[in-house]
Amino acid sequence: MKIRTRFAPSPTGYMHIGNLRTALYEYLIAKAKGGDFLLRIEDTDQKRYVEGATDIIYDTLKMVGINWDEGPDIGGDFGPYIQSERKDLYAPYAHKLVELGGAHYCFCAEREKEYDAEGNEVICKFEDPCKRIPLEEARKRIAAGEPYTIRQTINKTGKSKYEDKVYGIIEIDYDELDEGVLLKTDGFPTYNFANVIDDHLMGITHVVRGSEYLPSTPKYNLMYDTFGWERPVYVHLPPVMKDAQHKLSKRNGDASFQDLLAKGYLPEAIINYIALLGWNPGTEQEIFSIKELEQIFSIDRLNKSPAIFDIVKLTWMNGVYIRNLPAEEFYRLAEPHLADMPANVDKRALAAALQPRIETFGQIAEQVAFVKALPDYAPELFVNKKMKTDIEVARKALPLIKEVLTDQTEWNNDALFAALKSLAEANGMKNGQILYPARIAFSGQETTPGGATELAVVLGKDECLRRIDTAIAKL
RNA sequence: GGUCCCAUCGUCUAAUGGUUAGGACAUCACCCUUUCACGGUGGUAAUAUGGGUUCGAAUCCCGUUGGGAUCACCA
Repeated sequence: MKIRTRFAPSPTGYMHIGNLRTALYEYLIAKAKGGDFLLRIEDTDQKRYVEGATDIIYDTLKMVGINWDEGPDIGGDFGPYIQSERKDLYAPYAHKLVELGGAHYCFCAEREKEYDAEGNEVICKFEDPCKRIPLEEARKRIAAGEPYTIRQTINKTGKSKYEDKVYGIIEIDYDELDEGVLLKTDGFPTYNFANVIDDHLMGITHVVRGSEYLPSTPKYNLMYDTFGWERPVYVHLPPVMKDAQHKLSKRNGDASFQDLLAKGYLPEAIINYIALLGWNPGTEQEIFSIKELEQIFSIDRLNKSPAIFDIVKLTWMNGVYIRNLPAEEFYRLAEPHLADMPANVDKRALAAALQPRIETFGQIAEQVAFVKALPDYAPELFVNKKMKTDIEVARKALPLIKEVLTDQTEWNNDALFAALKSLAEANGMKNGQILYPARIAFSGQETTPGGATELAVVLGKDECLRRIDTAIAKL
């Protein structure tokens, strides 16, 4: 049978990394077996709807290469793919479930949470009295216009059992299960209900979702069973954590896909990194394109313990992707970050120096700050033990360098390097004793995108000579 | 609190009863070098804990500890 999976986000704001990973795995589970991946928007909670959130979902998935075979925008044989447009479809199933004995009408007021003296939530089991209202009487009250919900009916004896593809056999007492609302007063289904109906109607074979649903899955199974529908294969995923204690959330600065993009991470690197957060290929390869992942992904190599999102490793991986970029492509991506460079600066030369030295595009700004304005640096910068330079050496070297550069006509890296190298030789100095002071004089920075001669090319002759004068004045 | 789940270097993970417990990131050292990077070589670093089972346990079982999830007319 053809595998069908779905990504079913609710449009409530930004796409966070855990969400994206779920979508990725859903996509890969289907694609690895030549199946279909569909997109369904779950907007049954009208109160939480955020304008523009669906576009973020579309854009994000497209950008990382997760393409859906069916969805709200492209349609398909099982539409509509937006739950609010499916609204009228759910109620008949809910009433049907009442008839089959899997649910009942409930007239209780909305439950409010209770808190004890210390402000902790009081957990008490809810026993629905409406369960005992005879069906005929309930129907009369509904006909009379009384507001109602439809609640799942659960026979509280015995144990439920099912197999999850990553967690194995899960057994839970039916007594633990809550008789949750299926159809709300406003006529909308709850997530629990809409999910079951839609997944069945859309022919979803593998339900892939976060492990927080592990304990409530028996409730879904009960519905499948009562309707006489085949249960799907369950694949529950462990959470992505911010640290050992906290799940990654979109609150307070936790990485969202959009945030990472803004900081200069590449979509390919992000997707590669999160694919490995909870899954591994069983080989030592770590760099994968999404196309490669489609070939080799398998459910059995999914991990069941939570994984902490490590921005440091992502950053490293992003650096790998940046270094692998063709020079043209790198320049295209780096250029916007070089927008405020002086007009005479050779941006291509600068970009070439930058490519092996940055891990995110966001790092460009600080690396090139010196080009626009020489920082006010301390003379101590000229001291470097390894290069055997100090202030004395700089005092001797800088005037010599100035002399050579003033006469220099061919202003490119090789020519400049040759000139300075022979200057060192002529004076019985080490290369570093000439080049290190030159680099500091040009940049005023301890670390720079390139060596002295590369900086010289970027800055141009006049500016270099000016900066050497500044340096000499400092000493 | 009840229930469910999880537990290998700091982090992501490999090892599905027999390995000097492997790799990657990070970190440290060295090499290369025109600084910083890149690249190369090497090092530090882990089976939470106590009991079993077994010739043999990271691996199977039980307890403990620690962590997470869940118990909404949110998804």
